[in-house]
Amino acid sequence: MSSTEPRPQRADARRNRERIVDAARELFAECGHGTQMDDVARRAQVGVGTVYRHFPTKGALIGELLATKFRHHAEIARKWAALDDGWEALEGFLRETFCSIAQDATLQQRVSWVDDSEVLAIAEAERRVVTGVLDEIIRRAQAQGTVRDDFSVDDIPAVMCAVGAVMAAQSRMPMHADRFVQLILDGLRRPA
Amino acid sequence: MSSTEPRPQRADARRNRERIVDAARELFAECGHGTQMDDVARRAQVGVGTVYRHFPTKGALIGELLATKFRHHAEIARKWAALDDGWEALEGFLRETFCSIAQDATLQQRVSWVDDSEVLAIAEAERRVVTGVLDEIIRRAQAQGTVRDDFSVDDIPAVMCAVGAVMAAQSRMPMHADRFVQLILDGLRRPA
Amino acid sequence: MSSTEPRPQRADARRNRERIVDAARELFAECGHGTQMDDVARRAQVGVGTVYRHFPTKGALIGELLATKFRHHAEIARKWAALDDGWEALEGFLRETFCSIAQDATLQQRVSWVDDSEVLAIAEAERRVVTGVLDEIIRRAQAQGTVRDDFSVDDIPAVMCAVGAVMAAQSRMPMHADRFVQLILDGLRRPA
Amino acid sequence: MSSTEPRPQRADARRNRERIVDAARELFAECGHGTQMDDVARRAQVGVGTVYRHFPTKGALIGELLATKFRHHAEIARKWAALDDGWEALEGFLRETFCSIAQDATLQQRVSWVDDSEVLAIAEAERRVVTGVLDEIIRRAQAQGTVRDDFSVDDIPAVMCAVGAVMAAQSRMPMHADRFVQLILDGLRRPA
DNA sequence: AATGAATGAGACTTCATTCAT
DNA sequence: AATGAATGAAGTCTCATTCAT
Repeated sequence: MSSTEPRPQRADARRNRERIVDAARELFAECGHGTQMDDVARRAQVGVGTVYRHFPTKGALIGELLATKFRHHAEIARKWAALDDGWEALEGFLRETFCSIAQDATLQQRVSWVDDSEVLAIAEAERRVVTGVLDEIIRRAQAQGTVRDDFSVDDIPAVMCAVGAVMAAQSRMPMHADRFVQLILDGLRRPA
Repeated sequence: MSSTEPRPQRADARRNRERIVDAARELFAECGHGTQMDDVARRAQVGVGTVYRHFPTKGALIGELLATKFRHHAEIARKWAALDDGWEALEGFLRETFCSIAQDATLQQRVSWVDDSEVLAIAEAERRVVTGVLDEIIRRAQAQGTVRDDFSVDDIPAVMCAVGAVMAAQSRMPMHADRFVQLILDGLRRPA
Repeated sequence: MSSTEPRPQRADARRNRERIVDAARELFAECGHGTQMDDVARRAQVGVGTVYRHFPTKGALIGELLATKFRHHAEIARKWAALDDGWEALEGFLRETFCSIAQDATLQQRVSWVDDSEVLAIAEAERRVVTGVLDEIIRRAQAQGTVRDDFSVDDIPAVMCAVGAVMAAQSRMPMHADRFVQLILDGLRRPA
Repeated sequence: MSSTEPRPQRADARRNRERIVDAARELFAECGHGTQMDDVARRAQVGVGTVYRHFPTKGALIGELLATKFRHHAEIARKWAALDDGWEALEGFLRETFCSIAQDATLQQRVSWVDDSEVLAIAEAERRVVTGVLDEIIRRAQAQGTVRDDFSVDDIPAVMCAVGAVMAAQSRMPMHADRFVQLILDGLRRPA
């Protein structure tokens, strides 16, 4: 009753929430855009109602997935930002990030959907965090003369988006994601 | 097998078919993956049945859209292939192609869908044509020393796919497609 | 222009009509209730429009099929009616008729459909002809003491209907149409 | 596999299921093969989704209807099997069964449809139960010399099928189902 | 008279979301 | 707070029938 404990039994609820998010991520990776709320609930061993208690909407759930992803990317960015060499920081961040994207590329695709303002809005805040850290890295690298000048953080989403799309299609087309990544990285370098 | 004209088809039937394809392309550009068969029919001022007479399946319609796109790209490729300079040919092709993709990027995204083997299969033949012409261009440019050696036609779908994703997201995120295109192009160049 | 020739080019039309009826019969035998008007037209090597010129309705076409069948049965009946022995006439008629039913049992099933008054109405006239001939046969057989007295022509449709159903199901269930026929025949006999 | 109760199911869920089955049976009796899922839902005062929650397919619903019917027939068979006199048991079973068929003959017709393997497969298990009990009855009656020797359980489906067709057509044609039943029964008797 | 393209009501089925238990 | 049954709008596709050529 008192405000000392904001919510009783929060442990259960929190664990459920995590299971839901995990289940959703797995399913999106496996089934792509075909993932349904019932599937998520089943995989999380939870009723659909519970899913909706935590996320009022399918979009909200996907948004959370994206947000989680961005939080992860922010961690990665902070880790690499510790390096003095701006280029190494950027390359390190991108390579690691790309690996992470490869695991659930379908999700990343969502970023380029036409009717998904809801999803994007939810994850917007966390996206900004990544952006913030990267901005510093990129500027530093440019100051060090290793990254081309006509590049900016604002282009990062495009790069992510592009890599996500390529990763998602990887199973379907005879292409080599690694080479594509290298191509992007080489493109980023300041021409000698 | 022997007739020069596959199907004589009535004049108005052919016109209807074109209207359907046009309507579908427009709607895909406007509504993205939310486009429905009824909408296509309405926009084409035709009954749904007519749409289904021409395309037995939604996938078949989308496949035709892709095929048309690829045919267009093949034309573009052939045009630029006339240039002696391999790099100019490649850059010309890519820039023009990217503009074309920008008009209906959602379609291009379809290429990276998980459960769309039908669509892809339909457009496969036309895709191969583009590939054929480009293969020659790329090899020539490599012989001339202007394109990096670890690049091949097999990477083209990835590039298209990437650009498509970026274009589709353009309206939604503060990114600069032009700069992204430049980045890709610079990445393709043989390092000095 | 003169009335000497009621309809010019009737030969073509009549041949078409026959082809349509034949095609319809074949398809009903092969595809059962799944038979569609377009299929009939294709098999008859005719446009759907032509089918509809001859039969204003699908029901009308099926009705004609039934009518044809009944005309055939009437012939059979007349042939056997020539025998003096009523029982032999009845048995002969039934056995031959049953064989004929076996060829397109699905059609016969139509007789027991709920919403098919149209079809039945069309074939009613020809059905009456069969009935007429059979009535005489049955009465004669009863007078000769070989057919049970509580049987009448009015029961013939039931018998046909029953045999039709059994024939139609034959492919689907482990049953023995022959034995069923024998059972019916034995049931018809006047008990000693 | 080990639980005695397959699914505890909420009380109202089970009630809904029953209402759906009842509604379906009624509608099949009234509208025959024209019965649609939406109608069933409306009659059961339930959303279509609920119908599909209980029966994944229209075929599954019809299959259940058949299965229910067969379960009923099995009960009837067991009841009459208690009689010592094989013939009385058989006749009793058939007469009662025929009455039951009369109530929803359209359903019985389904047994002779060409493209309905799904429906049949679902009800197959329950059909076998009926068959088992009847086999015993028929053999007993044959041992007692009251049923013709060239008859076996394998012929029962044919008999059912035949009677079903006749019942379904009853309203439509001037025939006398009772007399037809008698005819069948007399046909079954061993000739003196 | 023939053709076959066009039509569109209507069939089955799905799935995000709500709500009684 | 959790459950999962219920909901029903919406989506894809079919097919008897009409109508322009």
